[in-house]
Amino acid sequence: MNSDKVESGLNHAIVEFYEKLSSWEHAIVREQGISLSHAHTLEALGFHGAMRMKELAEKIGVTTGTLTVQIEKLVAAQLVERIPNAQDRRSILVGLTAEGQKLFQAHSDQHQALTSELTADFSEEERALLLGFFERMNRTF
Amino acid sequence: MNSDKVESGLNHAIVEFYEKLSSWEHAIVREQGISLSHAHTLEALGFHGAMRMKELAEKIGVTTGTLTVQIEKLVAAQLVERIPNAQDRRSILVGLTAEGQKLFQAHSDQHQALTSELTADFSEEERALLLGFFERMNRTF
DNA sequence: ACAAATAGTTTGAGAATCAAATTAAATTGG
DNA sequence: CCAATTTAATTTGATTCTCAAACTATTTGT
Repeated sequence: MNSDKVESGLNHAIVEFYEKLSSWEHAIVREQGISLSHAHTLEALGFHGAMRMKELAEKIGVTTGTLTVQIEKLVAAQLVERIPNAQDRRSILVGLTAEGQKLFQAHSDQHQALTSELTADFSEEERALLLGFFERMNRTF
Repeated sequence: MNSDKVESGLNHAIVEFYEKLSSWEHAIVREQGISLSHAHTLEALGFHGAMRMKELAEKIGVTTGTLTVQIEKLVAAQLVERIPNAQDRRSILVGLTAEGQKLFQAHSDQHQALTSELTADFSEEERALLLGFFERMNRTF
């Protein structure tokens, strides 16, 4: 296969992969009776740990105003807590509560199951190779 | 590295990849003054071609009621057209107009640029290998 | 110490989404 | 062949999400 074909095929495959992951996430999340945006927030917090409102808003792609409202609901649902930031009293940290962690872990397990399924027919070597590729791409992003 | 570590590392890397792609998409789309859900719809139509309302709704993860409203707007914006389906007059096909195609192409080009950037330091061989991995995963999905 | 910048919240309006009811067409079972 | 059922899409009303802009509190820079 020539170079251009691989390049555009790769793009196509990545878009398709992304689209399928999106659909999967959508369906999974709905099952748990939680909105996609809330799930996204919990996932970011579980994945990266507690962070400031502004960082989080940027990470999930909403304004801080939107995030304030969202966090309000997640706090009410006891999934998230606000942690005062002594260093800079303008800002606060938001992080998962124990219950939020549990929910995140359950979701994470489903992700793990999906990953295993997707790479079920991969050899150990292939899996390691793929991991390396993803890590390089993630670093470049 | 042992097998479990690769397995969970891979999961982690995939989630991170997905998250970063999401953020990227969010930012790119906003620049074009179009909502994320509309972009998602246009992307599905551009990627897979015209399809029935129900298929499309399922693909993008919304109810058909929501989709009807959304398509209404995209039709008004001249990006999408409704195509009667002679085979089954209950259903209709929706597809991109020429202008919709143009917008999709522009977006697609940005995706291509991103893909190129992400794999800039990959050798031809690595790129081909990665393509094969994605294709296998997409098939399993 | 004052002005400017930054973090977060509040608010009001508009957009997106859903579930349920509705319409229209196709399919199925008798 | 026809009535009943199923399927595809639309409409509607309520709810939720999101944004931009105004606002408060705190920090930073000069």
